[in-house]
Amino acid sequence: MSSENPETREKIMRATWDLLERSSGAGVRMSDIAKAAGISRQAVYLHFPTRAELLTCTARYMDDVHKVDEALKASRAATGIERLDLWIEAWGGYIPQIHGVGRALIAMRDTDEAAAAAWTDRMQAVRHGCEAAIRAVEEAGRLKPGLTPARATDLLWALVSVEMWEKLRFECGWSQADYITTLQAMARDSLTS
Amino acid sequence: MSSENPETREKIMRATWDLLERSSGAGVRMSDIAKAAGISRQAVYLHFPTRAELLTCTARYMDDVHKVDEALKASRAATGIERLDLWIEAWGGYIPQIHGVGRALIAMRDTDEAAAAAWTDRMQAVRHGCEAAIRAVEEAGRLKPGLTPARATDLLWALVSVEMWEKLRFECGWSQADYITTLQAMARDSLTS
DNA sequence: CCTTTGCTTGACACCGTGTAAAGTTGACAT
DNA sequence: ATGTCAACTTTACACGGTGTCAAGCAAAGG
Repeated sequence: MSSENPETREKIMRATWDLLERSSGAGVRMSDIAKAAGISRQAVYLHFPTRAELLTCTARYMDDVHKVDEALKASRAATGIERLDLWIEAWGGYIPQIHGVGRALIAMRDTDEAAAAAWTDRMQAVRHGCEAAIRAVEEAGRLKPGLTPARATDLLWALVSVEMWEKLRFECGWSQADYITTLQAMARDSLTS
Repeated sequence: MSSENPETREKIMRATWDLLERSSGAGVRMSDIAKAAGISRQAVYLHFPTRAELLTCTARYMDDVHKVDEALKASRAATGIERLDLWIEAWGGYIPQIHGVGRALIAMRDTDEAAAAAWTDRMQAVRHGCEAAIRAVEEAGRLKPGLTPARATDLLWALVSVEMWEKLRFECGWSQADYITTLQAMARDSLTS
């Protein structure tokens, strides 16, 4: 497994990315990915032992390509309520990009232990972002009375979840811009004073 | 198909309900349900042509048993912000009961058209409840400035979604009581003035 | 006693994931 | 030119879950 062509590996992840994006994460089989990558189905298994592994590697690959760390840097520099706004804007702006892969991982959670772990792990990272944003609000003395930082973090985290984004974006038909501004307002109203 | 024993039919739905509740909606197969109902797997198919059909019938059956209409009556009688509170309490209190079946239907959405339609339909009913609650707030002149009724309905609907409940209840470890009171507060803060 | 009803039994098709093994192709080494 | 190795292909198959099909069987009711 340590001797495959890295270019092929990347081709596979590109194809996975592509297909999942187009299909919003549903109905993409290993054979579809193989076909899109221009290789045999088995070759995919030479590079990725399972579907879950392929999805998580693709997710990491996307993080690299998108340079997530840099994208989130702006929010980290801010303080107080502004930091909350910027965090929602940054993460909320990233959701559409990872949505396909995320959806696929979410769908696998019930049946696949590894997929569940991978997604939980990623969402834990998002939670840390929420935690930091809430801390900034608290340090500015603007955390809503009656809310503990932990509880506020929970709420913010649930608010900016992929599931919520899907609902508002697709089922309610909101634009991405609407999503961002409305969620910012909601977070401000319900988490800060 | 019109000639089966209605008692068996009910036994199947009871078993489905039971298993889905216990497993939180994941990993329940047709054969498990049959075994739990004390009949053969094929007999299940004599009563319900597909898994999706079984799930939706079970959901309806649960509504009947729980007398949902009556449970939601209290909220319908109220006005203004109180109605919003009561609606969240009523629906939020019902989520735990239908959670298992809901989760199973949600999981099938990606692959099964019928399951998707059934769940969408049920959620549409919830949406009407949200719409009515928002209208009550608006009629009391307490709808948050800058928010249209439609947008407020979208937000409330997303807020009281099963997915949100799952996240807060299980992933964040909230109690049911915490869920209700915190969501009421959040709705009040972000949707009303 | 014979039919109908409601269920059982057992076999099988289909689909998607994952495994296994033998075959092909091209690069590079001697 | 020959041999070897790495990367990939081809073919076949196991497995689990849903759904189908057909034959059988037991009990109730004319």
